[in-house]
Amino acid sequence: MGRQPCCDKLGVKKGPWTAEEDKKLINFILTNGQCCWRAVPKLAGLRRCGKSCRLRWTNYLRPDLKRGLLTEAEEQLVIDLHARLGNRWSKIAARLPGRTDNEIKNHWNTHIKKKLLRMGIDPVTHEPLHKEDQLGCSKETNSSSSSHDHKNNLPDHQSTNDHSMVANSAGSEDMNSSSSPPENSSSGDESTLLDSICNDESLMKNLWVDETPLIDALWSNNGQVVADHGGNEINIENGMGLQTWEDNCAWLLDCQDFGVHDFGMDYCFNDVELNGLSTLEMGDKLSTTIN
DNA sequence: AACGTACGCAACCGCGGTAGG
DNA sequence: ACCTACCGCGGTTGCGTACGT
Repeated sequence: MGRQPCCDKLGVKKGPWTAEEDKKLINFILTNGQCCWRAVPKLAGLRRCGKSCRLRWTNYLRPDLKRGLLTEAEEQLVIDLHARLGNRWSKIAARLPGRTDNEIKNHWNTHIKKKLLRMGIDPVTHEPLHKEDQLGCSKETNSSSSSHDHKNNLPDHQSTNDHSMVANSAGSEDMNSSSSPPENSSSGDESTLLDSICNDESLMKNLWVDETPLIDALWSNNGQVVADHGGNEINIENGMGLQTWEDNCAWLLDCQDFGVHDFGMDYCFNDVELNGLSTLEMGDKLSTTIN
């Protein structure tokens, strides 16, 4: 009954990926596209489980990924989206082209959280910390704390100079929920929050109509869109003027350290390098190559 | 220079929803 | 209808490295 197990846990390698493994996985995906992750390890000659392969590809190897720190604009967008969506990292990531949920989650936990705390803003509720203190209902601000508790022990009273309310300035004042995120709210009034959010037509439209126009609108200005193997759209350049393919190509050049030309990526990217990394040309090139 | 601590990030774990058999 | 694997997601862990003493 049921399906075959995805992998026989025995003999499955764990831990950091080697360049050789990356090479195999990239080669396989570029050749065959993303299909059945269960079959990928076997077909690609990897001693990994499909889950691990998917993770490695989506979080690290995908050519449409941006590398490096989030820009100010991206960070602001993350804060705004987190105020609306809570810890729905995949939803947030869907609105930041070239960023993964894991990357955003990590950046949130290591940078943005602290930044907000320093500004006197509760990263969970996106409300001023002192407000909660006054109400005597101060929640554990680290309620969603990671295992690295020592990382989150910034003093709550720190720096109240900037009370510009990042989240609110990013447009959450049109939420009659007082910008409490729907997730991770330990106050127990989640249903009320949800109701208020659901009653906000414009917000709901923004949030749930496909992959909302929040970013799409930004992209649509200059955005070049091509299709990936699965027919999904990849944005070559977004409207925020953020780097994309130039950086990716730089990164991909680094791949040559382990022989990118050996496993077939050159057919995909070399022309672009030679053509001065024109993003428009890259879009054309990719769309034809991939299709 | 050596050591201890803090930090950042890649990867793993476990759960819930979905779908194949 | 039920069982079980697959998939995707959010939470957590652990390693490598930067930084401070």
